Amino acid sequence: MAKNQPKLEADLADATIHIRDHCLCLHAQRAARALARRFDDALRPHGITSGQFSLLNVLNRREPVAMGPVAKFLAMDRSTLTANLKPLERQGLVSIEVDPEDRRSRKLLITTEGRKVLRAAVGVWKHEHAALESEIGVDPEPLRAGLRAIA
Amino acid sequence: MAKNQPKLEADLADATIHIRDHCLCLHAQRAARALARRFDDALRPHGITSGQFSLLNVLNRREPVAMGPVAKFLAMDRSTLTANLKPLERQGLVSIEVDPEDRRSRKLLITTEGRKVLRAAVGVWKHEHAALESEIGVDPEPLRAGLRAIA
DNA sequence: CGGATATGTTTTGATATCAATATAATATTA
DNA sequence: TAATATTATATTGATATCAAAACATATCCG
Repeated sequence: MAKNQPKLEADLADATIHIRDHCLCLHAQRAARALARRFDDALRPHGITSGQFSLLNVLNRREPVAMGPVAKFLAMDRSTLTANLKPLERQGLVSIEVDPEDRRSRKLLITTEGRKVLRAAVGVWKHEHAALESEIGVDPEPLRAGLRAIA
Repeated sequence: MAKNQPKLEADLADATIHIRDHCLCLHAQRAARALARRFDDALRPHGITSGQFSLLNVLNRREPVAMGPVAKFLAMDRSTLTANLKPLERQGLVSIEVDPEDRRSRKLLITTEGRKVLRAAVGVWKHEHAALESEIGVDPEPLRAGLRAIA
């Protein structure tokens, strides 16, 4: 009985080492944090974060979009999208309007000012993303494919 | 002059479509969110989140570790680690002690109770991670390699 | 020894994230 | 048409995330 505990501990130690090395959830969180920090830094001069850049980018369409599809595309909870829109609306980069066709729904639009910020930020993205791809030293395509398969 | 604006708009539209499809930061955030939700769900019966699981897992060592190396391993800001330890400490799963060798430093330790929760959670992880790898339908190795190269 | 510098952690304030719940409006159906 | 169900978003409360600044302790060097 008392002899059993050390064996369980050793098994657990083996498992945790395996998990540290192989857990895709852990590896994805680490990469996501590192990339967010990197692009946050690069975009800081333009007053937006990496997440806000992605959101502005998605909203840059001819026709306004509702929240549901945007949240789904970003693989994000709808309530998170609600929260994320607030600073952008406050800065005047997006506008949120009740859909007259269905008054439960909101139409999301990038503003002229938002497009101006986005245009400048795209320049930063191009530079930074090219640097990233060259730095990682692996073919980015299978990586993108894997990430797409997960989300 | 007036003719210039439509061209800029069209160029921006092309760029934003390219970014939606290719941005590794965006793809990583989406995958990270989807995986966190999935493992949060699976681990909920054990009272911990996916991030807390990863942290407990890292702390499951014979010798206590300082915060710096843990934050670095998790690719996370030190202040984020400080915040993440609080709920775990409150639940009695980890303990934080001043390092007598260097009183600026803290030693992090998983408790017996923490190890008990971890042991149960590892079972969930094995089941869920195997399901994930079979679902994504791509070789997980290049994906892991890419994520490792980023973080 | 003692001031300047470096290192390790915490605090603060802003944004991000989710689940659960609430609110509002549309759609269905009895 | 009225009650019920469904859909779309917002609110609340907890955790997560980071940068900047504050704090505490240690080290360096004059």
